[in-house]
Amino acid sequence: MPELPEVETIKLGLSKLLVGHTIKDVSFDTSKSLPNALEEVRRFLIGAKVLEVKRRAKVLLIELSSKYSLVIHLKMTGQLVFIGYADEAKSKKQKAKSADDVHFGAGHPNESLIGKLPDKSTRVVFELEDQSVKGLTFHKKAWLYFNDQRKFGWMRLIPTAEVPNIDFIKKLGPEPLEADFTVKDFRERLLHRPKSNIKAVLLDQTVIAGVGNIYADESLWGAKIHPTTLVKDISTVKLNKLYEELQFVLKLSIEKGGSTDRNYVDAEGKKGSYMSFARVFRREGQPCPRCGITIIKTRVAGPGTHLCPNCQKITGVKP
DNA sequence: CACTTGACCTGTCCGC
DNA sequence: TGCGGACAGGTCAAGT
Repeated sequence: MPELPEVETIKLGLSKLLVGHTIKDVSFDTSKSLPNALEEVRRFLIGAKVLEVKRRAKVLLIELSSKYSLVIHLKMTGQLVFIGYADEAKSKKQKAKSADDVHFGAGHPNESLIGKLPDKSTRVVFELEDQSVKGLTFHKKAWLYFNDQRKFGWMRLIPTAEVPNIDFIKKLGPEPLEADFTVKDFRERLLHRPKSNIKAVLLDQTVIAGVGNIYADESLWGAKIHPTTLVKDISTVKLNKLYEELQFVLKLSIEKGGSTDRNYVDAEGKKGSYMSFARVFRREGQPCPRCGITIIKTRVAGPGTHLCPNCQKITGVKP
């Protein structure tokens, strides 16, 4: 499930790979995947050049020369995978492979498959061309796949100037890794919801943007806070610690290319390695790396929640 | 207001 | 081996 570090990793990848490409064509499985009118897609998507790739919370923003942006939420199982060829020779070599070898990260099948789906989870295929390299007798071709097994993800073509006014974007809280987001801001935002449990508040995108189940559990373990503790019952010292721990796990995960819990991959189709650094997430039954007591899994605010029952004690009042 | 539940989907895993 | 059900959890809407 792509959270802030996973979406950031994809953003970094697409910034290198995708920017500068022109979108030559697009195909999608159902209108649900790209619900804009076809007329709009033809005018503002096809023929447009990718200028920049940005991230806000768990949302990717691909800014186009048509002054439209592709706004993409990957939700639980979404992937954005870029496949490109460095030159024509390599392209020919790849084409020689049998169709059975075709899968993400292993090169694109061949042009004749464009418009068909290279994977049953593929919802949208972008056909790309890089015309920026002068003096070549051919243009570099590439493809961008939007895959989404569970179809919860979405993609919209929206005028770039309108993006900040999208309801979902407008309601988002601050970015936890922005330089101007201080520990004081963090405490104040959390304390807007004094009677809620801390895990639910961390997951609330209108309080802090970008945190999901993995990094909520990991940061609460780091700060030794039980996930059901009410925000008003957490001491300032512990809230300060939580701020540090949240930034620590988010930054560490970006460094490790994100967490591949199930099917997350980056823009090149590669898995992230944060899961091997995780202290509690998906480690129920294993010893806590701090005290050795067995980590348990329970349910808080909906999702599965992992914690150390020894390090993260339930407290009713501020210590 | 705080919280829970259900809906949206499909692939995987577990117990029988 | 097959089969039903639980589970994965981001977000929104509706209900308690």
